[in-house]
Amino acid sequence: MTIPAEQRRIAADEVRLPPGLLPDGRSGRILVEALRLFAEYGFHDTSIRDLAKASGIRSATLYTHYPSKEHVLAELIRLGHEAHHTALAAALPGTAPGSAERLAALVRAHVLGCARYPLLASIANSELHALSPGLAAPSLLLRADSRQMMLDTINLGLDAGVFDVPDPFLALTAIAGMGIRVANWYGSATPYTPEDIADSYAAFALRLAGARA
Amino acid sequence: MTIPAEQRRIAADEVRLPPGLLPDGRSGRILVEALRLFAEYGFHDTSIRDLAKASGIRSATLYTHYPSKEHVLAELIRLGHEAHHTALAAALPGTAPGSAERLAALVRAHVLGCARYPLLASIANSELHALSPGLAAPSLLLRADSRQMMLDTINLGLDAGVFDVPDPFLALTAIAGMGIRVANWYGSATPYTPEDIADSYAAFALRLAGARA
DNA sequence: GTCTATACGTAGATAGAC
DNA sequence: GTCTATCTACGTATAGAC
Repeated sequence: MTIPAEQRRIAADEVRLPPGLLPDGRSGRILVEALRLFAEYGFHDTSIRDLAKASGIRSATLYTHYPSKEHVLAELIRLGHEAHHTALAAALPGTAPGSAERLAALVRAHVLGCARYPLLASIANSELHALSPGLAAPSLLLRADSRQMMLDTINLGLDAGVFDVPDPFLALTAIAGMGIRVANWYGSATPYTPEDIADSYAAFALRLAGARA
Repeated sequence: MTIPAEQRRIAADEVRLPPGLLPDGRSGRILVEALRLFAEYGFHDTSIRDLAKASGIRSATLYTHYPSKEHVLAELIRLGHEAHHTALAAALPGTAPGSAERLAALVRAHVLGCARYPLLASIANSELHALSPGLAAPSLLLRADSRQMMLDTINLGLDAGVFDVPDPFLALTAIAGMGIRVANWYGSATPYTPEDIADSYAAFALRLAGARA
């Protein structure tokens, strides 16, 4: 039932969510419990009955709130992508396109989200394959746009001469990838705040991109 | 049945494995098919019947080769961790402890494995939670040792003054994390060879660690 | 080693009363 | 909205013949 710490997909042990992201009442409660169970055991190893029990209802009642188990997952993944995209977009104002400051702000927002809301980030990044194409589509659009924001920032910085990398796409994958993994290892046992990690990783990203010192 | 490209957990579309890693005959064939199915759909969404059909046998026959579906996964994950650990250990000779060359060699080995054998790397890193503790134990030992190799390298490099980072653990998570993600995005559609990526990421790691230029 | 046949539990989802 | 009861399909695994 309980997975040993070293084998868990995520180290975090509390469900945290962006304020106001979820609906009130039972529908919201179901999403919270689904987030916890899907992140820990995976979508396919969590049954409707598991989810209902954790939510304090019977399995049949779940269907008055969501048409299927897949729709519950889809809603969580969509909300996760939206929160992520919103955070990145909010990081742009106040920074010049293609500046080192803009890249630092984007990385900080990316990593902060992964550290503050690791369950949400983990599900959004690891369970998308379980959705039918129609339910995955909104998240894919947001994901493509978030990615483009970061790639544009790297490319414009290269044009402006503030960065120095042989291949901008590889820099993107490295910077984005190290941030995504934070959702897996960050937990209450670590001595860092999410802000600590976001700042450190932003500095790493600037070094990696060869930003002028 | 088939997952759209943008939703797949891994971009690779061919099963590649270190030469000689798997047994010959039917037992090996089962592992190859399990690798493909588990990596694509996940352990819990692949049934014994799916696996048997892909292997060219009936589901009952599978039990003459492995005692359970979980044992098939355990074997794959163990082999993956062994291949990874062996590759890291083989990178050490010829480099001085704590040197920038050693970190570069370790990162190159790490990333090369993730790019050459993405299915194996992906499963080893994302399905460990599905194993009972007894079956996961051998892999956990190898994982801890691999991690320590990299952490020692960073710490000794700091002592020697060849690196410059405020927090070695955060550098470790960033360097290891960006490499692990390569298994997810690298595929035949990208214009890079695994060696290209390994070299680029090794350079990124040195920059990130503040290696003297 | 491989098969056919099957046991037995649990999965997702629905019917209809309250 | 929530329940009890239930449908039907599929899950892992086993029995026993060849």
